[in-house]
Amino acid sequence: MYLYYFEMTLSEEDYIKAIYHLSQIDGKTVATNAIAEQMQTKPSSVTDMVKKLSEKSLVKYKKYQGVSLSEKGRLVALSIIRKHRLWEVFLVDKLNFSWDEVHEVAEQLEHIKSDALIDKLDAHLGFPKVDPHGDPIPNKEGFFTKSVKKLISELPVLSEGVCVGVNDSSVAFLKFLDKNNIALGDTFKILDREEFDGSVTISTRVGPIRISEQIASNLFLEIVDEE
Amino acid sequence: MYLYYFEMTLSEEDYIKAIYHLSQIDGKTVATNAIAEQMQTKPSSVTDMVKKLSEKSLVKYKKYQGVSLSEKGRLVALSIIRKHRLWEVFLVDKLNFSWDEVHEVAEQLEHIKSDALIDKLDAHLGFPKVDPHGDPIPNKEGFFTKSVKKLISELPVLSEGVCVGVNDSSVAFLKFLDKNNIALGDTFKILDREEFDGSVTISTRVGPIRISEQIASNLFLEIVDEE
DNA sequence: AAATAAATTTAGACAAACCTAAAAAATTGT
DNA sequence: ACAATTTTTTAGGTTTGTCTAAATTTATTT
Repeated sequence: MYLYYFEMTLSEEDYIKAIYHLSQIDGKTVATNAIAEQMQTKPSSVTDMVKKLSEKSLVKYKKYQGVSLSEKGRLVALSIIRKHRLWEVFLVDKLNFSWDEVHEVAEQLEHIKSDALIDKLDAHLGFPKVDPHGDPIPNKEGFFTKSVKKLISELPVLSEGVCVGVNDSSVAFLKFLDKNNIALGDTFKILDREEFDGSVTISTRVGPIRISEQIASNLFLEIVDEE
Repeated sequence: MYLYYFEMTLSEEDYIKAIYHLSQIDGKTVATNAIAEQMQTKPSSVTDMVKKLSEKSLVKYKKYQGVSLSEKGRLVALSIIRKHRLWEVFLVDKLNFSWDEVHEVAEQLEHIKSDALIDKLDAHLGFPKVDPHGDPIPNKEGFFTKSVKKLISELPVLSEGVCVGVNDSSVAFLKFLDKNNIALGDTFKILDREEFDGSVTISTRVGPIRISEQIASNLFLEIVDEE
């Protein structure tokens, strides 16, 4: 991801990131109104900024036709996302934040400008491939392994993935997980599914265990498929 | 250091910090021109900002009479300095930056707003008392141990302190230090000084050694005196 | 104690990023 | 197809932090 050798304001970076995320939802161009909502601002402000980004060749824009990122803009977006997700790993792994507390702070840290910092942070964290929410971390060149986050109940037998989240964060559920040696970050393989009641056998650190359909539909696995 | 419950812009924080540092140099009020030079801006811009800070009760200001920080402003300054220095420790201790590379990045990181972040960073670093340059880190309440950085050649016998810097960073000198088991971060005590040639005996990890006046005048110790 | 020099402030402007209100283009419903 | 609705853009204004140039105050010299 070739570092962008031109100055970008905080606001410009936020717009680029918003446009990237919105264009992931459905591949088409992104609507002015959609950006305005995402950015908590007014459509007229979006038009102003989009013109500016267009002049810098970061987006492709034709009046009334919506916006999309240029290749340059896409790389900028991925570089910001890389920083955001690396900082999230840092906050969770090193500073003991829980994975649902880190977003806001990472939103600030992602704007820190220093390539050396990000390289060293990446190394310090052991070159992680996904953030604490299971989202993939682009590498320096902007490549990342596509991955999908799915409930165990939705996955076929023999799928394998890292446990990255829960649907139900009640104390009772979390206690159940703890008792059964299931923790975020563990790798599980789906060994068998009982068609009768939807219960599933998965491998864990302490050997295979059987979980009910109810449990399986509350646990997210992160499935990485190399591209 | 009670977190300031009012919004501060990046620029306001930079001015407060600049005024703090300048008022450390000589205790009087700080001149507009001095701030302008420090901030790389024009005196007229300083006047504007100082008026704004005065309205927020962060500085005491009378036209043509210079500025000084209010107690509130002093606490804001110390909170920024605390953040700056903690990040510097992080960069050196955890990310293996060398102590002369960290300032710029820390200038950015010091503006990240999250009390939880700083508390956890402080804990993660083991509650350091000084930064990699030997400058003291204020605690949450804005207290810090006053400390002075002095050359070994300037210190009386029986002084004790942490080695925090060198005057001469030539390869030859750094090799000499390495060979003699002297490293940044080590604690030394001055055991004796030879009046004849100014050579000094200091305690090291591997026992007492004798160093010449030339060496003694190139090594900074950080002397902490509790207040 | 003037005259000169230096420091500081005021006045008026500008760019960035936002706003409101009105106009223009695109989309939708019948 | 065309009227109504929605989306988007334009026009003009605001705030923050900066600037230049001119005016004012303070400091220094002689």
